[in-house]
Amino acid sequence: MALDRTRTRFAPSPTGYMHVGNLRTALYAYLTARRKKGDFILRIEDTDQSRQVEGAVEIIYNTLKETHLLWDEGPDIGGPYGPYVQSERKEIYKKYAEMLVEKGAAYYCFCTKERLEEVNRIKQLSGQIPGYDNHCRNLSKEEVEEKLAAGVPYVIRQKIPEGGETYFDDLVYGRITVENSTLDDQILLKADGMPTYNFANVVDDHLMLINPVIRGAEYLSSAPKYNLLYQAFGWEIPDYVHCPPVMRDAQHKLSKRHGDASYEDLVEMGFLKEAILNYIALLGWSPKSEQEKFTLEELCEIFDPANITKSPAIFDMNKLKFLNGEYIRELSHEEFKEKAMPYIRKTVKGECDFDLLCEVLQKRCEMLSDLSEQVDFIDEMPEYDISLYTNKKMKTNPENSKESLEKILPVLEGITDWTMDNIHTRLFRLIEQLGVKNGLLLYPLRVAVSGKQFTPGGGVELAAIIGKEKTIARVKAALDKLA
RNA sequence: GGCCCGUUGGUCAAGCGGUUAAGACACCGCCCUUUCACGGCGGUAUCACGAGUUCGAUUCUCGUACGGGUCACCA
Repeated sequence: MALDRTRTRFAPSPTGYMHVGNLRTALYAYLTARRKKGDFILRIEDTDQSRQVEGAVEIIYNTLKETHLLWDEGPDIGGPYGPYVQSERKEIYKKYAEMLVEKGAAYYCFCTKERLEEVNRIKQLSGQIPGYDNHCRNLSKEEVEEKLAAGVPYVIRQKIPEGGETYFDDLVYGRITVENSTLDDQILLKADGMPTYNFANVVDDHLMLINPVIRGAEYLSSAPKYNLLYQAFGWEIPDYVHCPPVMRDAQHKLSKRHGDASYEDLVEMGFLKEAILNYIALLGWSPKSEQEKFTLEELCEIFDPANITKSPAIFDMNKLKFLNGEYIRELSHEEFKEKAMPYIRKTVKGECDFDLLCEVLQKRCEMLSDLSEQVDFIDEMPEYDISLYTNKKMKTNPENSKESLEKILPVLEGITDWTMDNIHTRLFRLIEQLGVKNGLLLYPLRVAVSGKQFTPGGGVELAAIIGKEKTIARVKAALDKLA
């Protein structure tokens, strides 16, 4: 069975939400397969029954579907190498573990957890490094038979060669060699009959013809043990691609437990899925060109796992925001309005010209969740200080602002067809008549109708958005305030 | 602590023995402008340290420092 076809898999453990790091690993695996017109497989690694989380598998399905990382084989759609849920493959692992025992590359171990803990306790006390003491490694065949017959609980452990060294080749890290003496006789099959991750992975990746094997760098140190397993079985060793971690800062990995945003959180904050995916593709990988903005399809064309970096990448919210802004500006007016309205509606309960509002908002929006605050002046005028009328660049102050507003008011009252064009025309006619700078007249209007220093549009736009009645009322209120 | 891995500006990064050490985000300045933003132009800022190899090291080797990973009947 030659591993000549590119078949990658994403093999998450259903323990909850989707980390950004996990999603990136899935993305890289997906892209690697697509680039080579290969297969992308979804496999659920649920061998730890105590860690199952309700609904976790659905989160995995939904996230991958939302981001269009669609799989060719998986638990829900089947495939020629199923089942794709490890708990349903229990018997397979048992068979292979026993095969390894027969080959002399593994052995039954009857040590109790209590004994193991005791051994480690003593080792630590005497300053030794913890690890199994190989107690059952050389049990005689008779002893083993006897205990098995007596129904003594057992695990099956990998028998690491006594001397020598083992190496493996990784596409991003190169060749890594370790002394066999530093390797532990790790457990392959647990007492409950389930395999450990380390064993199930090797068996499944082989049986499902996975190549290359793409996973997080945290598995780098166990990779030599996997190779020993492949060798013991006489199986072809796959190519490895280990991905560096995604960090919160120089010291810490990104983790939900420490309050870092998960994929769902980012979506909730108003980041577009395309922007999130585009951004994480760039965390730890870079294309040969200077292009930074990519569609999934484009990534499928050019992604090369050989260009993955070795060093960890710190997640940069600034850059994500920037990219998100780029994607938001590309949206059609309808698409933007649909996405923006839920956020706008958090603070604007009443009515206004939402189409115009969205038009001005789209140009200056980086995160949809910022929208709520940006439009919070629409329903009710916020409290503000008249010092807001002082603007050096506009050459305004409370006194001349009052004069401006006094001149603006009758003009606004005279507009019967309240459209942005009409407001614009009439106000600029006034500006021309008075022979003043735009800002001298328009800046006070902006403050008078918004009460804010920064707004999603100028005075004309804001007046058009909130409507004639509110505008007039607010200008009058401003005049009172300035009196 | 043992073993493994990593280290180019604040961040993501290109570079693969000879470069004015790309580009992007952020930041700063200017322009545009009825605010902010967008857009345009420009700017500040990087090879962790020490040896060695070499005519020449960001690039190769070895140390040191710092950081991470891993040493579970978790994945």
